[in-house]
Amino acid sequence: MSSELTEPGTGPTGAAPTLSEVAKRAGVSSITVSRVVRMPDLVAPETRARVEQAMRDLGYIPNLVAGALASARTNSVGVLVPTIANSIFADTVQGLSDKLEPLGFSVILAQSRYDAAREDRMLAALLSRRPEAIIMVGSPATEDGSRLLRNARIPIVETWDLPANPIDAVAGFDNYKAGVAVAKHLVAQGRKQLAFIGGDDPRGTRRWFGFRDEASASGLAEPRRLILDRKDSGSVAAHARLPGVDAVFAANDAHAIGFMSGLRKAGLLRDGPASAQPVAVIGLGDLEMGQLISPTLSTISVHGDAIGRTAATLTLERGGERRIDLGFELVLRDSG
Amino acid sequence: MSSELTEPGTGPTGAAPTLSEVAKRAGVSSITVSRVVRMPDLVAPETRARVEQAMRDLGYIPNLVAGALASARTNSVGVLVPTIANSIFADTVQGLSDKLEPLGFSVILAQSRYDAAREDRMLAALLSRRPEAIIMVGSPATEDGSRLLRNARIPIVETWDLPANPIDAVAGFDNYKAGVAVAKHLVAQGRKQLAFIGGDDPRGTRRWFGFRDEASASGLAEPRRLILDRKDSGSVAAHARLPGVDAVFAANDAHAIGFMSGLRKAGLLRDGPASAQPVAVIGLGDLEMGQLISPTLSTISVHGDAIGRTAATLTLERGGERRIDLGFELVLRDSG
DNA sequence: TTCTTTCATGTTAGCGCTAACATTAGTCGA
DNA sequence: TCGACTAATGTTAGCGCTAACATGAAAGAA
Repeated sequence: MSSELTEPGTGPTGAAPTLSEVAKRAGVSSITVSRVVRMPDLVAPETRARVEQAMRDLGYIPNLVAGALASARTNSVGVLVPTIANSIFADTVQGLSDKLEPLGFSVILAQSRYDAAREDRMLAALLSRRPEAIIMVGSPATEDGSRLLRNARIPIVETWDLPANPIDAVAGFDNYKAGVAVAKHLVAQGRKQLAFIGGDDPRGTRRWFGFRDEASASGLAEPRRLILDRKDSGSVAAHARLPGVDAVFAANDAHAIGFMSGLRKAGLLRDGPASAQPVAVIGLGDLEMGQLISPTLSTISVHGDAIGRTAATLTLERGGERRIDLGFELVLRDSG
Repeated sequence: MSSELTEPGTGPTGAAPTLSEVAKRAGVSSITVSRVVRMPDLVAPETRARVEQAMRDLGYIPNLVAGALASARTNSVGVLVPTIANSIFADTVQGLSDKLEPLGFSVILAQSRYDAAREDRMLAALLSRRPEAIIMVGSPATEDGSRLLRNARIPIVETWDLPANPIDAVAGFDNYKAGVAVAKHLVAQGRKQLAFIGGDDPRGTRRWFGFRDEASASGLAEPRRLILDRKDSGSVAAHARLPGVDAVFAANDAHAIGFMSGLRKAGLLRDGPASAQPVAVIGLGDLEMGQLISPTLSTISVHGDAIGRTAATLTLERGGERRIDLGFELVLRDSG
């Protein structure tokens, strides 16, 4: 034996080296190599050193695919989000990764693009990789998807909402109450003509219901609801379609900022405090950006990363409380 | 004692059903079931129907872990990004997923958090899952990481930059030239005191070099460089640390908008066109938000999703051009 | 008819690893 | 002194699936 690099059968020559090749080189059985990788304390120091040297010599990288099949543990978690680009769900993915990766779990990421059929497909695709848990934003859109998850017999965490009949665990907040809180605030501010802009996904719709119900309960006319296409920063033009409105709840901050941009063009934005705004605007999400624009954006603050970290925890512990309400906070700044 | 396994037609009783259980129920051999799953055309229609019924009855979900071990194909791609939250890399992940998921590939996501040691660990973790390719933002920070990838013998795509000696394939743009373009523009506008704000990651640094070199070549004093912590929207306070500066290039739009927010507080922001701005600001990334604020943000536009889709393509095709420059575009609006 | 081809299905032998159970020395208390 | 234990390592038998080859029946081709 000579140098550490590029030996026959080593380096970038042929196929990746296997456990038993390392074992042969170190003069031990393969199970010993396996132990060095997974439970080094069980191996005598000298043997361990020999094996570690052999692994280095060969550039051995354990094959977790084989390990997973043999041990029935994949050390992976499936994550399903509607979309990751330009969305607050990225915070949730970040949060759960930060918790899971140091523990040796890998994140398998899939996107549904708010499409029920694709969601079902991605769910099946995820399950076929035998993850040890699934974390998803919201709940399955179809009964099929729901059954798939129920039958999977692994922890399932639904996030960003508090479904009445969760499959297993939940980490989210009450979207209905968020809508109520915004309406309450706007009513207290003396606003009369409310409107809601946002998508028609389940969570947005729940916000709308809370918003509408509270407005009606306060004796106001039923608010208008403008359903925007995702990625429709056409929220810029939304104002034109909402004549007479003096307060708007946008289902997310991006829409809120887009709407404010439309207001600015119409000369309906002041640099002063909320009371000076002809049209109050409240967002949801508390993007950092909201504090940087003028007027600063009032919003429902939600901790996307905390949702992710909590979901990760629920994934790891089977016992304990399985329904965690992380709440939200109405953060009042200058826009409304 | 007796059969502890899933009763025919029963719900989720025991362990997940296997290929051979489906085969038994359909009265065929397991390879036939395997064919129904993977190459249905090779199976006679009646047999296929019988097998499909059995799969439905048992709620069979193929085990891709076992399949991957047997076929030496995992149908997965490892993706390494510095961070996914609140970043334009999410666009890239979205782009590559959109291309890869319909083809049956899963995305295994890992984050380095701009930490070289963590990057190496995540690279090893990814490789141990035997992905069929790796797509990463930037290049490995260490020689170890680089060697790991070189020895992996799978397509490696480095993105968001155009490294001189790529490991394999590249999909990105020239960060140096982006800095040059911004400096050129500011000089042409008659700006004299330039400054650069941003992080000190490799790509940001390359932008800085281009910016600095071009400014010097134009006879200006060497620009100031302010290195900000990530997530430091302290860019708001950056202006105080840059007295006398009349033009700023921010390494990303978020910093640019934060900086503008600081300018606003200092009364140095006008609603008029670039020529009216006491301090010009140019960002990079072209976040949608940049068009919504006032003044609208001038920026270097980069197509993060196109980078992702291109990287996915490079992953699938081994032949052809392996170095794709997706370029950038200086988009001039009102901020500078 | 007899040979060849095609189609549909089956048999066999692993993929690279680990669980579960040996096995072999060495240690130790009474 | 001896069984009882511990520490270190090994043996065996798969995990659930697929590649590669084998088989048998039906349908032409000659």
